[in-house]
This record gives sequence, structure tokens and C-alpha cells, in this order.
Amino acid sequence: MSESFYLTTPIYYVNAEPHIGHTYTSVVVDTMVRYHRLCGERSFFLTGTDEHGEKVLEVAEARGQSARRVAEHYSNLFRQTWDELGLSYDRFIRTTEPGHKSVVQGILQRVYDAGEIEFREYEGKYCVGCERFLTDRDLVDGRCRDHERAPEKRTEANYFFKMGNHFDWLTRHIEKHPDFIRPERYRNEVLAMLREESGLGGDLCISRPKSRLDWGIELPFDENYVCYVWFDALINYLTGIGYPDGPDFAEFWASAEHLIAKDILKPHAIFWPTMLRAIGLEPARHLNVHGYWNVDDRKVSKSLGNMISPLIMKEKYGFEVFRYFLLRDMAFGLDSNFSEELLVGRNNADLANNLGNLVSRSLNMTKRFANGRVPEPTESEGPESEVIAVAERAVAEVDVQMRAMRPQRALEAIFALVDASNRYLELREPWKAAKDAELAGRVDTTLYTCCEALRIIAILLSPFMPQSADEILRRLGIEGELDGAQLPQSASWGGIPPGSPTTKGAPLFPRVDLDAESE
RNA sequence: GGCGGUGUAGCUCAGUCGGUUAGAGCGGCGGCUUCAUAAGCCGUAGGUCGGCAGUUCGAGUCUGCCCACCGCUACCA
Repeated sequence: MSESFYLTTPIYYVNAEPHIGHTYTSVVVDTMVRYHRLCGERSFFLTGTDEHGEKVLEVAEARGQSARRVAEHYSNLFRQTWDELGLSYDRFIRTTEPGHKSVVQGILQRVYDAGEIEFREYEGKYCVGCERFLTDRDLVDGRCRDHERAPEKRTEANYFFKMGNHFDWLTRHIEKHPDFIRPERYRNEVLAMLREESGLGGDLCISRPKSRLDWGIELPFDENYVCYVWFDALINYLTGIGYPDGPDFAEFWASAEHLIAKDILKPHAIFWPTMLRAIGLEPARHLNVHGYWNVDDRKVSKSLGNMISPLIMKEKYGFEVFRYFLLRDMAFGLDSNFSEELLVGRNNADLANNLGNLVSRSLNMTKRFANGRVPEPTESEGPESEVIAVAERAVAEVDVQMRAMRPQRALEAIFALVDASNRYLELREPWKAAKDAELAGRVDTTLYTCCEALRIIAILLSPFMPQSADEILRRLGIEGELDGAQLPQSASWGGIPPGSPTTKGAPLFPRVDLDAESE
């Protein structure tokens, strides 16, 4: 296994507030990075905001503010939200940072010098109302759908990146590395896109004349133009780790992974690898693509007002419950549905009844039958071996699933240990055995086994629900357990010290009654 | 239109290279239990694996056609 791990979120566009989709992306990255840190890998979590382009200008004009101010406002909103949710990013990058500007200009110059950027005129249908060229999709009966007027023919000169030069290489790369784009469904889609793009010539327009748009990074070889969109935005992944000659750049880039939602597949799967190729860098190790969240079975949209603010979810249910739901209910890559009913169902079934209650019953009996201290195990028989086997399987399975970018499967593996522990208690019935003095040793073993299972559960769960994991460990009397912990060794059986003072505490995850709540 | 995807128990989904009685979780139902957050455990659910045809000794699992839904077709996670 590699000793470092670099994972990025997309940089979020600064024309809207963070919603469930942004939150999911960021939470998956946070969880993955926490896991890799727990494995002792040197890890880097990059996120940030994409602040240039037309749409920011539109918002700015509508508000009578400067583009810079609008960008600043939303950028702060994203950063403050992630801070309040406790996401452990290492760097929050903004495309308006001077450092990013010089990296982008350096790369543009290099690609230009290499002859991969071409200047030429093209003719298109320009809508004066929109102040931009229209695509066929924008037209209804030959008229602009927004302004209901026929576009005029206009020519404009722009710079084009000849990414088509690298399509053959990219196709081979994708074929040679079957998991470069994962899950597989998106790989197929990209291969199809490549065939289609090839037919179109494979040029990417990367400039806008300042006369039309001046909110962007100036082209180093032509002061009349700014760099347009993706060329500016994608490069953040390099700037973020110190390209070109920062001390950590080479190490982290060699282990780079991107995580995106499916809507920006094309820029990441086609534009970005070809851009990297043009400057002599390898593509990222993996491009991980997830699906969309629907809310109450409908698409998320501003007009429906169903954006789902993570801060409101935090206030209502606690962020870790929301986070658990997101990670547990979406099969990575597929679309999924969110509703408060589903969230509450997960909370009650998995968190309250299974995990929370296991903590309660285990620690309550440790208090009653073992004076509130983790007892010394005396014997180990079949039932204990079974729990140990499930624990060992969980550690191994979590690793496999996390490295395959399947957080929901990893959680299933952890909860298999929760279930096994609950079953184990039924089998051993310590509440009965405690009444028989001859079975005292067995009660000790039973409670030890439960406490140790909980320790392992908490360690494995810590990337997913860091605060809840800390709380379980605190109640087990081993508060600093995660300091310096490293998987898989730290989760091997037998790590909890007998004699550790336990605390029962209030229900870790209270059940939620939706009916009662709405009254 | 083109390209891609999806359609398996009430719900959400697993089903590896085609092979014995098609699986899991949730919900529902029945029972056991009382340490615990009225939690837990055990047992159940008889689903034409979207439809039709084909390949095969044998198909949810491969091929063709059809139906339904969804996504992409240059800038919303």
C-alpha cells in the first residue's frame, strides 16, 4: 500500500449555498482521508471554491456588488459550513488567490509554448440578450429560449486547447487502468464521450475576450483575454499541493485521487487528463464518481426549495446522524433518495437500537456485575471465538471497501460486528449468569468481550462518526485510544486493558419519533 | 436524434468466470427474553428476477427485439 493519500473535492462554485450534494461529496472525502490517516498514511484533503466566470458576474450585477465581493461571500459560507461541521480539510483553496493565478498562467504559457494552444476565429450564433454564443440546446425554433429572439451570426477569435491530440493516449490509459474511473459505469460513459468528442475535433475553448468577460485570470500571452472556466478551475488540484516545486508536490500528486459528482464527469475525465498530459504529468490514480441525491423523490433544485442545508440537519438531528445516513444510504456511484423519514429510520434502527443500545446494555452490565471496570477475561470458548472472528473480518473488510471507495459497504462490515455482539449477549445471558456464583468467570469474559468489541467498533467507526467514536471510547475509559492508533494493529483483538473504568452515560443516539415531533 | 445507464421480495439494494431449493437490511407478522434507548434474539415473508424470442445440457447472469424510467450531449455535488 502507498504511504500517502491525496484526495480532493471539486471546488464549489460560488453562486449558491452548500446543500446536501456538496455535503455528501465533502463528507465522503473527509471520511476517506480520516481512514487513511488512521492507517498511518500521510494524507492531504483539499477543498475550496471556484470563483471566476460568468455566473458570478451575473449574481454580482443582480446585487449591485462586485464579483469579488460575491465570491468572497459564498466562499466564506462554504468554509464556515465545513468548519462548523468539523470537516478535517488540510487546505481550502480559492481560485482568486494570487498564488493560483500564477500557477495557472505558468501552465497556460507552457502549453502555449508547446504549440498545444491555437488561436482562431469561429462563427457562431450570438444572443445579444445573453451576451454569449448559444448552443443548439439553447435554441427553441431557432430563437433564444430566454430572450425569444433570433441570435445573430457573429465571429469571435478565441484560444483553443487541442486536447484531441491526446485522445488516443487517454483511451489507452483508460483501457489499461480499468479502475481509473470508478465505478465502472462511468468508465464506459467516458469511453463513449471520447468517441463522440473525437468526431468533433477535440478542441476546448479556453478563453474569453475581456470585452465580454473580465472576471478571470488573464492569459499570459494575450492581455485581451481571460482564461475560461475549467482550465482555471481544474488546476486548483495542483496549486493546492504546491505545484510545481513545493516540497510535498511530487509525493502527493503520485497518490492523487479526485472525488466528484457525475455532472462534472467530462471535465474531469477528459479535459483534465489531457491538460495534465500536455504539461507532462500523470493523471490522478482514481477518478471517483458518485451519483445524485434526490430529496423526497424529487430532484434537488432551488425552485423546489428542497436543497437541504447541512446546518439545519445538524441542528435537528446532530451532524453525525446526518453524516451516517449519507454514507450508509448511498451506494457510491448510484443516485439515492433522502427524506427525513429515511434518516430517522436509519437513526432508530442502526444507531439507536443496534449500536447505541449495545453500548448501553454492555456498560450497564459492566457497572452492575463488574463494578464499572472492564473485567479480566478468564475463559474463551466458541461464542467468544465467533465474535473475535467477526471483528477480524470487519477490520479486513473495512479496508477492502474503503480502498474501493465504497463507504456504505464498509459501514455494513462494522455493523456486522455490532450485530454479532448483540447476538453474543443473548447467547451468554450475563444477566442470568450473574445470579450464579459459579459462572462469575464467564460473566467477566462476556463483559470483557463486549467492551473489547465496542473498542474495535469505535476505532473502525471513527472516520465515519469521529465524535461518537470518541464518546464510546471515553465511556470505555480509554479516552486517548485514537492518539497514535494505527490500523490494522490497533484494532486487533485484546487491546482493551482490564480494569479500565467505564461510564454508562445517557443514550448515545436517542430514538426519534417523527410523529411526536410534528405535533 | 445520438450515446450511456437502470428495471430482482412492500421499501432500499446484493447477486462473482452462466450451474444445486434466487439473497441481505428495513418494514410487516408470529414467538422467546428482560441486561438495555418499549431496545435485543429466533422464526417467517412463497418475488413470472420489466416483456418476448434465442444461444446453451442449463440464464437474473450471454444475444436480439420491445416496453418503462433516468442521465449525458461543453461549465449546478
